[in-house]
Amino acid sequence: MSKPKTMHPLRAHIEKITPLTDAEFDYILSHFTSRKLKKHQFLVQAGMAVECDYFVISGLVKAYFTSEDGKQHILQFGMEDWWITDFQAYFNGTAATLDIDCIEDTEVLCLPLVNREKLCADLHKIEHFFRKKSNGGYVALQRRILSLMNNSAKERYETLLAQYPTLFQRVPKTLIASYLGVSRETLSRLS
Amino acid sequence: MSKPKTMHPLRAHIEKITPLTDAEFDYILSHFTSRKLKKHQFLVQAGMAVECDYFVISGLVKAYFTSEDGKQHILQFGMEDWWITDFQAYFNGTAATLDIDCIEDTEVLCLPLVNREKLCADLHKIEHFFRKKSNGGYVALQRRILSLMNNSAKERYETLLAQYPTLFQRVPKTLIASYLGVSRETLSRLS
DNA sequence: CCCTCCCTGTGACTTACATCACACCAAAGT
DNA sequence: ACTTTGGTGTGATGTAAGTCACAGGGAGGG
Repeated sequence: MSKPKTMHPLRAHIEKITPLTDAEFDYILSHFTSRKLKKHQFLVQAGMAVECDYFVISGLVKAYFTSEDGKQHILQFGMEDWWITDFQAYFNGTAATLDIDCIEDTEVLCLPLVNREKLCADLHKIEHFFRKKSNGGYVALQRRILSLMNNSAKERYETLLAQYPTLFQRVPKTLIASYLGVSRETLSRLS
Repeated sequence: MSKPKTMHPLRAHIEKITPLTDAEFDYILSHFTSRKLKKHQFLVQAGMAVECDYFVISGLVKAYFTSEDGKQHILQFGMEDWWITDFQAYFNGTAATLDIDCIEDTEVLCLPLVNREKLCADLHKIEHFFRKKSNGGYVALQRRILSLMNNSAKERYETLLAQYPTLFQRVPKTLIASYLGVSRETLSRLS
């Protein structure tokens, strides 16, 4: 049990769902490239092609949609161990509708779609892994929809606070508001 | 090309993503059971175990959450060719938080979780199929979240109308309202 | 050290939508 | 034929949250 301590974060992440041999993990990892970004750098820009799905090794990013009147709606934060991209654009090969940029200096592993599909075709385990991940994500989004329909701004805020307490030490409240779907000012008036 | 005309709806559905041999499809189908329900019958009831994921052959159902104050929020409609269940409860083996009942007389194919996992383990193609389905669902939910955050009741109504015109001939406006996350009265006042 | 930028709070006003209440009508049940 | 039920429209009123405007207080850069 000395290995888990130094285990690659991606490997630890995948092995939460399915065990891997060293050879398998090396093979998997060979399909990724690494990239380091500074705060404020963009990972994805609206209107452009989406190269990869990104696995966050360290740092923090936000994925958001900007409406015609310039308001930003955060669809997802991405921190350590999270996957993030403009999935619609990524899966369909269409232009991005989201921006994704770094809230902190960030390191990611990049997985182009062709590599993802190749991995899934070659390694049943990996297809299994991504299916499980996707199922979990689907359920999480359903709960968020119910929360948007059913709960007040205050309730949503408190739920988020309870669920991701660490997030609040890392991002300004303005961004929390934008994630919850309320204005900065109303969020400030809650509590 | 005489076959597609009489093709089993489930087979046609799966083959939109991956081709199957006759033997494979027979094997797959053997993991499902069929069930017919009358209008108003329940497929899933809050508080109870969720037996299956349901593939709708014909008819129309709704999956909804009932809040403490008795308001119903429709998370999903299920019509021909759609999969529906309380996914959170189904995947995790927990008690249902949703109700699912029939808006019309409905026929479904039932897939228990163990059978689903067995199929995925035995047939790489099927795991691929479910991964693709789940990815698509994830993207659709992301778009719905953005729509809830960004668009007014009227805009959401019009988008839905454009996207699923047939739905409006089959379900009362009260239910549309409940899906859109607005009150019956406000929906009536739009347009 | 000052200056700018970013984050946050707060007051005043507006608005979209919910809620409550009522009425009408068509379909189904007895 | 009458009653019940479910779906829908509409007025009056309430309220949560948006918008606009301003101010104070760090944090970081030149």
